[in-house]
Amino acid sequence: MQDLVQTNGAEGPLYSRIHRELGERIMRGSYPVGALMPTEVELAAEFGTSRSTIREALRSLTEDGYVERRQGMGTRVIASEISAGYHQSLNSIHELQQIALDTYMVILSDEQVALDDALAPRVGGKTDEVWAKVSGIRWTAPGGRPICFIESYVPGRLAHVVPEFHGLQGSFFDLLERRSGEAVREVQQDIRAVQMPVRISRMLGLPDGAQSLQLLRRYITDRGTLIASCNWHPADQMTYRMQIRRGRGPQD
Amino acid sequence: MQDLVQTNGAEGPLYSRIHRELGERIMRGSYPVGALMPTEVELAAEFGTSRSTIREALRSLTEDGYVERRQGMGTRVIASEISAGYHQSLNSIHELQQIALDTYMVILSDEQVALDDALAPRVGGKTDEVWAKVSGIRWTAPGGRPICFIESYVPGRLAHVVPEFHGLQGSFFDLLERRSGEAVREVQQDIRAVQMPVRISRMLGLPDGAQSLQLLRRYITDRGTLIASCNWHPADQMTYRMQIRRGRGPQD
DNA sequence: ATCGCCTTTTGGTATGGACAAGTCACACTG
DNA sequence: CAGTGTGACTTGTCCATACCAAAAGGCGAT
Repeated sequence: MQDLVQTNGAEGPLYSRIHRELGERIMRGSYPVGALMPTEVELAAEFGTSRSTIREALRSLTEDGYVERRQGMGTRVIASEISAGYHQSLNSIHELQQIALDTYMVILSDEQVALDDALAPRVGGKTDEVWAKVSGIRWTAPGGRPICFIESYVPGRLAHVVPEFHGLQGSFFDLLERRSGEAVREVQQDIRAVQMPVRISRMLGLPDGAQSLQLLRRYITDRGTLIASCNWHPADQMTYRMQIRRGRGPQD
Repeated sequence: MQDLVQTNGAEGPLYSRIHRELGERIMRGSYPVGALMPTEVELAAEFGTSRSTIREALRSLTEDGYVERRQGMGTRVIASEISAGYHQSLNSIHELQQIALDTYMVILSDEQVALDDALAPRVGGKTDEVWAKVSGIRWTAPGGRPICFIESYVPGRLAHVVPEFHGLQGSFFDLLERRSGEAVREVQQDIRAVQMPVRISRMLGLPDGAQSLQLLRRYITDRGTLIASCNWHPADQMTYRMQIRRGRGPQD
């Protein structure tokens, strides 16, 4: 497979170059969605390599979500574009922005805090670093129903943007992305069932000890956390619904 | 290495048993967080196996988030309490299968029920239809810790497959997919914080009124629901973790 | 037609060896 | 002291081979 070395980037290990080549064939449609790929032995023969190397390449394709493998059956192509991996749940980062646009946030406080040992790993910082902390309540509309209580943490390098949060229409992370020039690579979200802290349940007009569904989101760029946001939703008013799709091709 | 075979579950491939054993050492603190694990060669010697097999086990530990590996440096322990039940990460259908493979399910009951008005929409059926209802508890391992209580509902057209659930290694939906020939198009998941029903909290050995994180999943094919599964996790033992990524191709 | 058995195909697991490529500690050199 | 190699060590990549286990397909008996 000298051709492979020439046409594709010659960089990287062999299994990685084969991984790229196979990924391109899938994207081009040479291996259509729904069809079986050549077997490991056939691919090993084609690329003039060992089965182990082919398996390593196929493993990468599996992790990408391109193919699905089953013993005795073969390797089936299940998606031809990786954007299908972007899909699940809140359907992409875009939907997060939409929630912010459709609702209304009132900021209650805005201060500087030093991270303690408990907070640091949750927001993605180090102990004793100073971050900006913004608290508030999100409403369905001005004068409407409260949706959740929010505490957001912004790292020191971006604290200068925080004053602009007041009166902002739209999402904080969107503003931070534009002001900082850092692009959000991924959002990590933790969902837990926790008792609502008393100070929060009172602010939302709920009884002490009310249960809540807590969402902790970290927006991550190449430079680390852009913003971490912790939302407490009253348990009886919140169901988090998400979908995981299996990529099927263009007709989806 | 006969000890491993005896003390741990003797089931599964060798690398998988070694994976479990090393995971337990990390949880017990035999390999403290921050320290380097023994090298691949040392482990291979200890377990009397080849380096490839050790590498496969270490790869699983990496995917679990227990360790971090770097060429030339070694394998470092970075977490000690991420067991399969505590953090669930769910970015693809494939990961759902993996959770089922890494854990262990005990079926407690198996009956036919008619759907009432409350249940029908939750499982994706119609009122008064007869479905099979399978209840059970998922464990980290035989004799390990309980992870969650499960109630699964299977539509009548697939009830004949239910007897095969007993003693099954792997996920129910995987089996149903194969037996029925219907492909899961998407999984819909609802996440809520609810009080655990008393009958369930008692079976898990928790006090009455314990809080839980409830996951309701529906596996949907072209012919409707393949299986609906409702999982109650003890609130203090469960964080649901997920990531929303910006897509990337195989070119990395 | 349906069931059960056998064979073939295919991915999964395991071995053992070889060399490449990072990382680190340490001695050496300017 | 600062920088530079050098060698030992560790994970990464790649190979050839062997056998196992699941799935599919063919075939014959019922």
